[in-house]
Amino acid sequence: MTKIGIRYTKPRKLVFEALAHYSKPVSVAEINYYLKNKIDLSSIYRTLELMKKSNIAEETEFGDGKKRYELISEKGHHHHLICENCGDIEDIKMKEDELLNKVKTKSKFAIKKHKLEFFGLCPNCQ
Amino acid sequence: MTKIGIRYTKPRKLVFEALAHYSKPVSVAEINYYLKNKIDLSSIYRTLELMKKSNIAEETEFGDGKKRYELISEKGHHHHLICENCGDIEDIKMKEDELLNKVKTKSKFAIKKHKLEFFGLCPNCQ
DNA sequence: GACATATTGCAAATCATTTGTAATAATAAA
DNA sequence: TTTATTATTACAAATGATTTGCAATATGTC
Repeated sequence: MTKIGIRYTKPRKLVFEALAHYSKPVSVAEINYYLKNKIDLSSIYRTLELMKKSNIAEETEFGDGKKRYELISEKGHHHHLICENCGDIEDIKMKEDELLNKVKTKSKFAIKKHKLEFFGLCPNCQ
Repeated sequence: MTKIGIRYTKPRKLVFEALAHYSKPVSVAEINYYLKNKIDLSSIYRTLELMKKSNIAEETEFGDGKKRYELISEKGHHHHLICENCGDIEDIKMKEDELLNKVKTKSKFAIKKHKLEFFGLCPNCQ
């Protein structure tokens, strides 16, 4: 009897490498560009789906119709500041216990996660 | 010489009516369902684009690949709590001066807007 | 190395959204 | 009210992101 788990394959190595290289939320197109078509787009999508489910990567959307992914790294939980002009991204860390507690008090939802993004112009684009 | 501005047309009346009816962020598909194909999808898209630019409607994304729109009504600025199971949406209002001020202090970005969404399970789905 | 099966690449399908264009409808001017 | 002007529509087709089916391939186990 043969039982096998999740395999460490070329696409998985490469997608991880790409995410590590950028260390910010990137689109599938960006990953593909970085990997120069070494693997198929569908493999990138499938790998990201897997990484999401395994809590290796996190998915975000900034409102331009493409999902972005970044490694859940030593950075820990954080939010983003996105430049509406050049797309530059800055990380933001903040203490948000109060924020969460307020919402938990006001609502009867069982909160699992939250997303907070700021949009504006970076120093260069102002 | 003839100069005309923005016209008050059937699609615009209907899309406004649909948004008012739901009074929560809805997808284009939902608007179209409500309007029973009385107007073309492309008109819905174009109307929403216009309403967005005119600050009549606001666009949000909850991460499922479709944009959602809601009227910028007397509700004022608020955030959302989304049930990951049934999709139910609850509004949240909160004082966020502190939140914003902290970010503005830490960063050199000129912040224009922000989005904050909470995800979890509503009372019925827990 | 051989087997069992997880995973890939490829092609095609799907879904949301955008766009070009001729026909239509809304409004200003006559 | 009628006409002239042009913003806007419906329709069809295009685009872009993502998903899916499947035969071929690669990985890990024995």
